[in-house]
Amino acid sequence: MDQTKIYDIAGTAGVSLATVSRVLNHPEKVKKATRDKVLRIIKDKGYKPNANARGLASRHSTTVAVVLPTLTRASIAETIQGIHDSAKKFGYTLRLFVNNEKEDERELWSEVIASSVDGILFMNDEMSKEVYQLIENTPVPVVFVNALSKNKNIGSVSIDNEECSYELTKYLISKGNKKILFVTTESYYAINEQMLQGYKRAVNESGLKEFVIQSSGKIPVNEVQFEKYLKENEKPDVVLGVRDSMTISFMNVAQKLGYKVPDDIQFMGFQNTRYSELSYPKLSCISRPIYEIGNVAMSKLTELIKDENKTGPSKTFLNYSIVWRDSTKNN
Amino acid sequence: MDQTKIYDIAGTAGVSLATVSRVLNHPEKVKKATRDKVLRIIKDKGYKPNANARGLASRHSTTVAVVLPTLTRASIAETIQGIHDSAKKFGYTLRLFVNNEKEDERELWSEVIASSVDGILFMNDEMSKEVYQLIENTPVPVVFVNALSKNKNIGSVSIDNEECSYELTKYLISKGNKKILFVTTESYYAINEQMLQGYKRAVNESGLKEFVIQSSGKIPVNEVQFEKYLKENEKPDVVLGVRDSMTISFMNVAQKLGYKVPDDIQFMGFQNTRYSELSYPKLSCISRPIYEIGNVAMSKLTELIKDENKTGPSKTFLNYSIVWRDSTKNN
DNA sequence: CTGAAAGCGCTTACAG
DNA sequence: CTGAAAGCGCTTACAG
Repeated sequence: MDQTKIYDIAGTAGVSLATVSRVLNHPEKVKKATRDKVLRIIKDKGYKPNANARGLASRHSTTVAVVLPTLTRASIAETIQGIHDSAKKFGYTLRLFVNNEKEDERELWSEVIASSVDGILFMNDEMSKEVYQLIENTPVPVVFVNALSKNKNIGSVSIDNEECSYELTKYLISKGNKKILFVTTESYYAINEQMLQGYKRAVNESGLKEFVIQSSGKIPVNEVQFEKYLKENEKPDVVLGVRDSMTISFMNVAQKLGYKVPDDIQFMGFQNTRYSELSYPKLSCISRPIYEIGNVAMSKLTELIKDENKTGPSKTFLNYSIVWRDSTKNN
Repeated sequence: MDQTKIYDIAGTAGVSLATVSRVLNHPEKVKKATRDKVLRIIKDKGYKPNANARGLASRHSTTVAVVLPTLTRASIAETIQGIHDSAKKFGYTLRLFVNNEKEDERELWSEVIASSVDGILFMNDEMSKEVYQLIENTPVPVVFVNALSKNKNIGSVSIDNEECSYELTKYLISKGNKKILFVTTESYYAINEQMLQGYKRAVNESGLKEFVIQSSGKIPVNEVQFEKYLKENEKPDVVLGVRDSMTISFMNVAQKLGYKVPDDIQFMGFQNTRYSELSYPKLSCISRPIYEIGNVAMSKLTELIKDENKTGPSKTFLNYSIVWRDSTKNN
């Protein structure tokens, strides 16, 4: 019933533990004959090295921490799937840290460090200064995933949010749309802020007015706000929302009030989550490659982990395109 | 830059490591004065015991494994959030194992065991016989989450799927609906099977005909299938779907073909994910408490972990209700 | 290419 | 209530 130990393998193979350990970690250092023999026995017995012991002895655990604000957002779940698939390929296991209560960022971070992971994938976008210091002094590599670090020394993987928002807004303006409403989040996220900047740049260049509202993460709250907005303001030509869930929620409210989509109002998202395929009509989106972003971030992290003479980390921008679906007239 | 060790704490506190270890693990065995002193120093230095060393020495890691088929389904992500919040309360950390490729179930399971977790939360519903054996012989407690084990010796947390499906179908029949179409998954899941059975029982009792179709997990594939169905068959009065995403997708196809929802066709889901609040119209649902299910499963697991004289595990059924929204006429 | 030995950072009987 | 010591299951210089 007890798990097989490395001793057992060594015993039945007639070699020392060191050799067994070597076939696992540095197979090239072991003669093929012995290696094969040991490997066969390992397989027979279904031996798996104890992760704690291995981690303790080698100082690397082949596990990485994923720090995120919540799992209930589709974009985050899909990104983690991307992280996972890449992690699996490289032999890493994932440890989850959810930071939903803002108070204990510091506490959480200590936990992350103490868990002796080899690297950290960070999906929370915004942290207090204090925590930024902790991140900076962290003994293992950190990569920001679909998020931005204020700190130049920390790598990140995302799309060029400012640019994509700018381009999209420009394009919509070129199609004759005048009132473009930008819906962002109440809480500050650097990437949302960048999209907002891109939008503003485009609108200002064209001499149009800015229209921006900030919304909660809660659908029922948003609905009230959106309904109020539509009743008290001139209708927008296009609504641009940083989160698909918010955008779709807005679209539904508009339809309930009798507006036709896309004829009266058009809607566009920036995430391209599964939501966008399930809305009615389907949501046109910037096709932010959220799965890919997770995937690439994890590969990047493994490189940083392996790279002894750490080449300074960098911002990686992934390509995006636009998926025209049924919530816009432009397809 | 190096992490503080237990030695450092012991050193500056003027006590032995054993004492430091005790204030962490068995504080009642240490005199209050020394305890307070040690605690203060721990706090000052921000000391966190190394998780690997602790796990290796104590044989419990205060981490549990969560085994799941994919993260991209909203129901799963929301359940994990529930698991997480409960885990945090009890001081457990989560390790993620995603089993999307069916081939290596066995391999995955070995990994789970080798990772020396204290317990396992299992969200994959269906496994091969071989893996069931492995699960049975597992050295740590296992709980099935929103899934069912064929094996009586493994605990589970869910709702009474057969019953809820039966009751719902009965109710819909009592409202005069004749053709009720049940949409389930192509791949076998025990809980979906149970919902199907409940549906069948209700329909047969009432002398009505069964209408069942099986669908893929992929939205574009489903759309083709649903469109074909609606074109070639008499329209159903109600569509019941085991997965919200499938149900909503069906609803969208129906609307595109010109059917009015809920006037021509009604739709109901069994999951009550976020999707159901973002669809247009909003999806009426069995309010399966997916967050709660995760939460309770985790508490149950901690009990099993702590309970020395393991009281045999059991099926826990959580309550459900029905949320009437806009995709049905019955609210 | 292989083995003996030290050590990773903790916990826990065992004495006192 | 506290300390000295063994041990958890591995890995990795160090010899040979």
